[in-house]
Formats: sequence, C-alpha cells, structure tokens
Amino acid sequence: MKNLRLTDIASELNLSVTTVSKALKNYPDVSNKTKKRVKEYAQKMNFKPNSFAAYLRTQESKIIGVVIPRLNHFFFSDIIKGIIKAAEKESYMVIVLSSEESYELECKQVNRLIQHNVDGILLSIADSTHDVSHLSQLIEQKIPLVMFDKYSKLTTCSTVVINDQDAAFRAVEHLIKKGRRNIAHFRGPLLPQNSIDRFLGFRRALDEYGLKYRKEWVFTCDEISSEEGYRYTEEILKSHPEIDAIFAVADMPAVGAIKCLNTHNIPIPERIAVMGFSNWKISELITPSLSTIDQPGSLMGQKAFEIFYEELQNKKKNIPIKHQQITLNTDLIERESTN
Amino acid sequence: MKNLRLTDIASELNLSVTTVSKALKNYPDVSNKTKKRVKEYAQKMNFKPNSFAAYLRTQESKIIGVVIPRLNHFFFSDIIKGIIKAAEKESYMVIVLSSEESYELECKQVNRLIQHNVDGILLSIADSTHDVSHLSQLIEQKIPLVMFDKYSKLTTCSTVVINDQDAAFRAVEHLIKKGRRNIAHFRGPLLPQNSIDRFLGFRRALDEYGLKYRKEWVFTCDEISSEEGYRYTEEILKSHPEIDAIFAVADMPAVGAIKCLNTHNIPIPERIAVMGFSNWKISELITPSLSTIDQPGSLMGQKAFEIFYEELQNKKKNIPIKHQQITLNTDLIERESTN
DNA sequence: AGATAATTCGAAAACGTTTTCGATCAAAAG
DNA sequence: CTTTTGATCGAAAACGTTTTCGAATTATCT
Repeated sequence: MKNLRLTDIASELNLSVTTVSKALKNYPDVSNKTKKRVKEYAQKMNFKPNSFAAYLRTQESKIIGVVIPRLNHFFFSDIIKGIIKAAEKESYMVIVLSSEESYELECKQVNRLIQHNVDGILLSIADSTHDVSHLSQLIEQKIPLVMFDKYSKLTTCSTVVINDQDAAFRAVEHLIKKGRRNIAHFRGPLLPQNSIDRFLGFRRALDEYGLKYRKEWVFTCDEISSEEGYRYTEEILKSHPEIDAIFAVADMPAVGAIKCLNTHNIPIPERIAVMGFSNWKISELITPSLSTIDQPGSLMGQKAFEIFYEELQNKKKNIPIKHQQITLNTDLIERESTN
Repeated sequence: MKNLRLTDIASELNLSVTTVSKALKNYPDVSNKTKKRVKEYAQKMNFKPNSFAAYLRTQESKIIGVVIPRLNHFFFSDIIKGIIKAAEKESYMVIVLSSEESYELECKQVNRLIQHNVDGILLSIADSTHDVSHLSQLIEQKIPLVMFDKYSKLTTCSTVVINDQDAAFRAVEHLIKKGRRNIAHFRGPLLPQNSIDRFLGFRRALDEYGLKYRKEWVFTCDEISSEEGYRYTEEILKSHPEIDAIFAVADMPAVGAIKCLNTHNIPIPERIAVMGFSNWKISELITPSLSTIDQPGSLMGQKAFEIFYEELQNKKKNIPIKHQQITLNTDLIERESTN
C-alpha cells in the first residue's frame, strides 16, 4: 500500500498538483472553496506529505542532531527530554548520538549528522576534545550550533550552561558554614571547562574564608564514577584523617564516598560531610541523603533547542546571527550528608 | 557554501553523473581506473551524498524510530544505547520519542515517525495502551515493528523480552530460601504484560513452596516510583508487622522501601529483606545494597535493532516475514538487602 | 463596451540521487 | 572482413514536493 501523494489527490479532485500543494499550505492564490475541498479530502485520506521530497526543495530537514558524551547518564537523559519536548512544539525530530567522551567519535558523529542534513546541532563536548575544528567547520557552513553544559571557550557559538564556579563556591561555602575546615575535593578531568570551573570555585571559597589550599587534598576523577569516589575515600581515611568534608565534582563520586564511609561505619556528616553536584535522583534516595547542587537538566535542553530555532529563523531571514550565552540558575540542596 | 554534488564531481572529472554514482557504489560496469579516479576525488573533496535525495529513489531513509514510555529512566536509556550502537553498524540513525506512558501520545508519536518515513519502529508500549490498532496499522503497511521489554500479546510482531514470570519466580524463591515466609509484593500497573507476569511469578513461587497467597500483601504501584515504595513500606510497618520480605516490581519502589526502613532504623535484611527488579545502577550504591534481577538493557536494544534489520532485508527480497520472539536471560544478583 | 485589475489556477523546473536501458567501441571469434 | 561478445559509459526517467511565472477567468472601473 503506497502512500498517498499530491498527485493522487490532484487527480481525484480534478486539480493540479500545484493547487493541491498550495491549498494545503494556505497560499493566498487559491480560493477558499478549493482549499476546503482539498483539506477535507486530505484529512479524510490521512494524507502525509513526504518530508524527504519536501526537504529536497526547501533544504529544511526538520531534524536536529544532538551529541552528548554519555547516553545513559541521568543528567543527559534529562537534557534530552527537554530538547525533545521543545523540538516537538516546532515539529522537529531529534537524532541523538553519543561521543562516549571520545574526541574521535565526537568528530565522526558530527559528520554523520551533517551528512544526514540536520538543520542544526546541539552538543555537549567530550572530556577528551582538545581541538574544535570539527565545530568551527559547522559555523563556517552556517549550520546552527548550540553547546550546552560542557562547552569549549574556543568555539564562537551560543551556549547554555550553569555558572559552575559560582555553584561550586556556594557548595564549599555551605560546608565551611557547617564548621568544616579541612575540605577535600574530588575534581573532574583536566580538560572540560566545567570541571575546571568547579575546581576554581572550590579554591575561591577556601581563599575567601581564609582556609589553606592543599594540593594533596585534591583527587582527580578521570571517569567520574562512584568507584573512584570509593577508592579516594579509602585513601583519605588511611592517609588524611584530618579531612572532615568532601566536595565532589559530581554526584557519582560523592555516592561512592558515602558508600565507603557507610561500609567503614563512619558517621556522616558527624565525622565527614559529603557534598555532591548535579542532584541526580540517586542523591535523595541513598542513606544518608546527599546534599548537592541542582542543575536544571530539562530546562537546559529546552533552552538549547529554543536558541537553535531562533538562530535558524534568523538565518532564513538573512539576519546576521548573534550568539547568546545563557547561564541557568542552580540550587543548593541541603540534605542529610551535610547537616 | 553549498554541498558537493554528484554533478560537480562529474563535470570536474569529465564524466556523467551516472558513472560517478555507479563508481561510488561499485557497480561492475565501470572500469577500475575511473572507479579509482572518482573515489579518490570524492575522498579528497569529502563528498557526502545527500541522503534525502537518495531516499527519494530508494525509499530507504536509513532512519528508525524508537518509542519508549520514559526518556529519563536508566533502563530505557540503556536500551537506547544498545539500539544506537547496533544501528551505527548498519549506518542507521535513530530518532527517539517518548510516550510518557500515555496511549494517546504513543499513537501520535508512531504517526510522526511514519510521516518522517522511518524504515521501521522499535517500541515499548505505554502502561495505559489498551488498544493496538496504531500498531496493527504498521504491520499492514509492512513497516517493520519490533517490540521490546513491554509488549502486547495482541500485536503480531517480533519481540525481545525477558521471561518476567520466571525471573520473578526466582527472585521470590531466593527470598523463601533465605527463610522468609511472609512476603509482600509491590506490583506494577494492571495493564502491561510484564507487571502481570512478575505478579504471576510471585504467586507461582508462593504456590510451589506452599505459602499462602494474601491479597492484602500485594500493593499496586501506578507510577513505579520510590515514593510509592516508601509509602507502602510505612503502611506495612504500621498494619502488617508480620511481613518479613518485600519483592518489588522494580528497583525504584524497592529503593523507596529501603529508604523508609533506614529512616525507621529497621535492620535490613534481618527484620525485612528487600528484593528489586532491573539492576539499576542505584541498586549497588545504596546502603544496604539491593538484591535484584539483572536485565540486559543494552543487549535488548541491540537485539531489537538486529531483528528489525533482518525483517527489513527480507522485506526487500520479498521473503515472507516470520516474526521472532526472543527471550533474554536474566541474572539474580544477591546483595546485602537479602543476605 | 473596453480597459484594467484582481482572482484563481496550472505548466514546468528544480532539489540530488539511483537505475534502466541503450549506445559506443574495442577485442575476440567466425 | 564480418559478426559476436564484452567492457565501458551516458541519456533520461523517476522519486514527491515546492515555487516561480504566466495564463485564464472573473470582477471592477472608466
């Protein structure tokens, strides 16, 4: 059973393809009578225009591509949810691809998306991405690009992020105000901007409250996993007994820390307080529940799509594109692990 | 900067579009010399065929649609990961949509996918889906459909599932072998097959081990959330003190139960053992860690795609499609909450 | 009535690829 | 030398839509 085409409607109603097409798209040069006739018939027969054929003329695929570092991380699936929801409003479809935190794969996925003629790309860069020529290439080809969460300062494009440094500052400040003086930091990988910023926020909080920064109290998580958090916490218990709080770059290492402390029957937060980052679902469910920073994932996705859409409209009207830098608010969530 | 077209290559190399196209696709009726010439030039210029134009001829969009009930559930993002990985091998792109467990939205999303000319649809049905005409319609239009995880027995299509009843049986059997006699069940919604099957597995285990089934020890989770698990556990503590184990339809309600028991300082598993289902990441991270059934999410997605691809190939060769019913193995994961 | 304007429609080209079929030419066979 | 075969290529149609431009018809204005 072949799909209904404009041709079929045209011959059925004794009209031309042209008129049928125009009727469906509300062109002014077709009478209301025939418009009604066409629309009713199309409706009745459940006509669906072939989007691929349409694309060939309009060069608009009504598809956007999304590249994220991980598919099965809660924060990212939350973002995806926001993107898809926003895209739906403009009847856009979303193709999601993963870079698995690999620079090479990120390049490949971006190219695959271009090849599939997406109208734009929303991307959160991989930890290992050191070069951004695959992204600059998008700008040159005038394909709208919006970066979210993890971005690179090297690319001139719109971004939707949170103020990582400020959020981290507030997190550490919270620990200090709870009387902690010897605060360890589980930091993220060295490259991505937001793990740098969170580290800087940590340092700034120490500075402003007159606490000494100790290099040996900073532990680098390469995978940002609970396992690393667990391991580093054991190291702390063994070699740095004076530490009374941990600020982790993300919830997962923080959860690993809690798991480790629970296993060794160390009271949280009495002996060591723990602070996470991202407010994943797990943080409110573990015992003790984890204090953390809430990042508005879904909203971030939504904003990213909206900016893309705006840029696309401007591009169509030949209005020069001015990039936007949006910073979303974060919330400090106080739970048992710091109270 | 317009994209390179076959026409451009043709005129550059003094060939026809036909020959260029054939050279790139390794047709036998073009000499090795020109093949090489064309391929090298295409490579050098980074030529990417316009997939939309290609579709118009071949009627193959190289895109599949996926409809899942929830976007930000770990199990589903794991499945998505498996689908995308398998799709990548056949250079397929994946469009993901969510039904939000709503029947109406599910219908709408399926229609959107058809309209976008996807080559096939992989779907896990919503809890509220009672009618499957939107799916039968796919079969009629010969659009390959594969259902995974949550399926309906009313549709004749390929499925990739686990043996829910058997897995549930083993879960409850595990509790019984640990000496539990008064086992409560947090069951899922009434409609979807797998929550029915898990309930049946629960009942069968009781029967086979000579335990009495008590209706009042079965609690129905409509949302399958940790909150429900928490609430029902409080109810158990208050009204059913004899209960010494809980088997939950999913990890989330089980985690809610653990949270509640922890809050009330009730020892797990000494006083009440808890068993989950799905093996989400969270289950190994909470304290005590949660015994559960491991469901191979990524593998499920991968298999679902492979079946789709097989059906598509058969369709192209006009081989009558025979549907496959694949059942994947599950593992019982013993952790602290039952030991 | 004649000229002009407004309304309504359709022919045809275009988007970039794939594929059928026939043309051309050189080599092999008779 | 003619015929057959095989190798290599290209013309052209097709996929289904959108859009430009001109044609035809009707309504409006001198």
